[in-house]
Amino acid sequence: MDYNAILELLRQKGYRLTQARKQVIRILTTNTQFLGAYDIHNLLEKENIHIGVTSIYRVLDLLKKLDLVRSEEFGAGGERFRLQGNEEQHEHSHQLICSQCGRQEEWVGECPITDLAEKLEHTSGYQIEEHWLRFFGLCPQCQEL
Amino acid sequence: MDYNAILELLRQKGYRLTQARKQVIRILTTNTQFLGAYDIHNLLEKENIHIGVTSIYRVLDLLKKLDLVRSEEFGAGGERFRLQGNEEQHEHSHQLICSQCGRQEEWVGECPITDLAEKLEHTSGYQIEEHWLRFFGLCPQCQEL
DNA sequence: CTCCTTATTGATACAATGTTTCAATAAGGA
DNA sequence: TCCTTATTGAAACATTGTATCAATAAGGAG
Ligand SMILES: [Mn+2]
Ligand SMILES: [Mn+2]
Ligand SMILES: [Zn+2]
Ligand SMILES: [Zn+2]
Repeated sequence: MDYNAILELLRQKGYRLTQARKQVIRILTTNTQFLGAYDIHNLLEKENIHIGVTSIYRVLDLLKKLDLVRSEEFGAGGERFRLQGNEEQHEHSHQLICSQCGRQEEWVGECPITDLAEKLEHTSGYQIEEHWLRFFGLCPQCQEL
Repeated sequence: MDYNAILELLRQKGYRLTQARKQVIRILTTNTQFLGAYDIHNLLEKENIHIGVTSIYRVLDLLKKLDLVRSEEFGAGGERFRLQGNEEQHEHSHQLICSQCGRQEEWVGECPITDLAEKLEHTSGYQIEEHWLRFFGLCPQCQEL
């Protein structure tokens, strides 16, 4: 879903097409990485566009409610947001994170736990929607030090 | 490893057995859940024991460096710490988190991805130390609403 | 195009977690 | 008991996030 489609959807739902909404959506459509609210704020400030942090949070909350963005929260630094459809390959994350230098790689590959998720649904009673799989360890560079 | 064993280990390594260290270690030995630095601070304040937050962080960093505590960081609220040996079954986390109400359950069971981790070590070059596996979905209660 | 209503904004104040600095303190060996 | 210095903790600050409320601007009505 691109910039104009999202604006149109908001308009249809009766939301006003304000500067705050348009600018935050623009940033999200042009960045495929996860961004924190303050990251978005900083990017806008660099363009000399001033949108209050409070409003940025409100736009992100709205987009989340409408299922247009998904958020992740791991490590320090708070919640980070990414537009639905901007994930590289998988909806869920398979990550490789260096415990020394913090380098992060999105590990792309066959999801190895689809079966497990299904099994767990039966034993736990949870209706499972997604999962995260994250590996932590020393990246090749950090092993040499 | 219990309270006295940890103190003895610190003493052997040349660390002074200070009030801050003894009190934080005491709290960690008597609580098997993950605790944040401020949680520990609050528990101590309730007992009218005043240890600066800075010192609590320093004790936790030290214990982490010595591999006596392990920390987790997910959801809001920052890093949380737990004594090694206080995990119910597994060293690493397998969690079930309700995307509606936030309920979290530590899912205990055979780790299904030990093989995968080993395979990934070869293909990625990372020296993998641990992993997280987290499932998100609706808990039984939230499904009824 | 202008006016009006009100949804939306953003400044401000506040909260929670975390780090840096540095003078004061206390641990523990002499 | 004294001395050295490892350790502490108050204070100032940084980052992420939320509550409040007066001011503003979006967009429909006329
Ligand atoms: Mn950030
Ligand atoms: Mn807490
Ligand atoms: Zn690394
Ligand atoms: Zn639930």
